[in-house]
Amino acid sequence: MTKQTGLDKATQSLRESLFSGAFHPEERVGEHAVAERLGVSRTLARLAMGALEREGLLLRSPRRGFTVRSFSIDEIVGAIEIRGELEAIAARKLAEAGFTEEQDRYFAGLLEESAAILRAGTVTLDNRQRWTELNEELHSGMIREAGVTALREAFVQVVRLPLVAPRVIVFDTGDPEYSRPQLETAQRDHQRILDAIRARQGTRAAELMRDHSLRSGENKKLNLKRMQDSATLRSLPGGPLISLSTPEDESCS
Amino acid sequence: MTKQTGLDKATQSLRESLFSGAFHPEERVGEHAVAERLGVSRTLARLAMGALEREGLLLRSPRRGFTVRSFSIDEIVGAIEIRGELEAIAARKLAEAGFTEEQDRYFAGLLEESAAILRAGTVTLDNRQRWTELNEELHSGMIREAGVTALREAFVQVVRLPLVAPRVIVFDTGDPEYSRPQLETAQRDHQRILDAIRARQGTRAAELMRDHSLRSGENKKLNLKRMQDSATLRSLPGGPLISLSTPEDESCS
DNA sequence: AAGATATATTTTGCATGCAATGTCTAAAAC
DNA sequence: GTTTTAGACATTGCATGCAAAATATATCTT
Repeated sequence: MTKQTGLDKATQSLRESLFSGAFHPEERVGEHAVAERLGVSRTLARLAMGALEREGLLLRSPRRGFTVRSFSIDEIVGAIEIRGELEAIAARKLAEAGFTEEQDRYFAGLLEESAAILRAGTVTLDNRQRWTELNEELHSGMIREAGVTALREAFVQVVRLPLVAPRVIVFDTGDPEYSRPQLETAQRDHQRILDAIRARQGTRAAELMRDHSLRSGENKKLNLKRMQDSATLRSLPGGPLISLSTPEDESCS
Repeated sequence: MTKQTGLDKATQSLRESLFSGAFHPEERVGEHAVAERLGVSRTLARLAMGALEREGLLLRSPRRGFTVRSFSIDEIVGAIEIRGELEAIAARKLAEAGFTEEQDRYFAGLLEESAAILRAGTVTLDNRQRWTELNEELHSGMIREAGVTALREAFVQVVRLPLVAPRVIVFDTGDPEYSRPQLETAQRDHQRILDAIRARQGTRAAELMRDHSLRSGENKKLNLKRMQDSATLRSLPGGPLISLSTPEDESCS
């Protein structure tokens, strides 16, 4: 556990503020306002803002401060697509290199636990929560285990955008059991991808991964479109923009 | 032209210092040293260091300052590969969407000018310089025109690593005419890629792009390995690490 | 003499303050 | 009534300074 400095906490705090929609998109966000909100000095606020600028959450105009960046649904869908492509690359590399025993056990373990959840009977909120965590583990685990630094870095860059992380799954309805088909499809996808990797079929693994991501991206897109007018996602005057909102708000992350 | 603030200049300046090897890899680099070297206050130095941390050029240990990150040849080769993959994605997207007239003219213009250089007779240093600029334009132009924000962002993230940018081409020798075959191969590749895009052959365009990048990556790798012991790339005690060095040093950027 | 502890020095982390630039407001000119 | 311009106000950009943490140095104990 690496020690946290004040900046890290401030940055995290500001990020959450942005995701939760505390500032409106396109709105100018001043050091003073941020400092006050976070209860820190302007310097720290400025540092945090600089960090979030580099994350792509804030836009900076020199001498004119920062504005919060807004994302169109297309941008988010595009980002999800790119995430899928990156994961496809990871799958191919893993297939080409072949699993180590440790990797094989690791991924098998993830898959087994998530399968167990679906076998266990009714899908509860907690179950589903755990399932999405395992999903996140699997996806980012493949990126990590591919062993290419640049791939990891590109991935975290893309995944920083709101709603893009694999942990964020937009489900149809409140009743968890209704999401069973969605989960079972994903589960099958995962199984096939791992099988392809084990069979050292790089291209096939990549294709499967791409398809898998594309499909879950389409899911998100549909649900997002449906939710665009709802209270959680504020639509903006003058465009198909949505404000940032925290994953917890509009999904079962 | 967006106005430059002091931070931008400081960051740029520090980046160049790092690339030119002013600080040794793994070395702790203190605010004071940086501030003095850049001739700015410690605050500004700290801000610049924060920016370069986000770029992946510096590593930060909380409460213990920054160290300069070093890159292994494998990391750089890996990054070049990922860059190629991203460009392949761009090619596919462009093929799927089809060129607009403007895009068609733009890319045709780039290709024509670089072809003209090769037709013109002897390859001079200036010629080659111009050619690499056009190469950069073509590669990053495809990323840009693909119209996917996340793709652009992933690209700039990857391309920030030393030696990874398409502008950096490692040539065999000092005599520019000797690099003609390398350039002509690349030129043919570019032509084929654009043709595939025009023919709306997405998968083919992507394959060609990948191959093209892979090949030029291999080129870089060979030349890098050869140069690893030379004065421009300092090898490090204890590993196959190379220090950062400015593109201008070891290539004809 | 080697290790441990205490002290001194360096370095980071952060807040405050001031000058420069940008933005807003209001009055004046047309 | 619209546009221009001058001044007040707010905000950013950056340097300095101080407290806390970390590192180096010296002293003490065994």
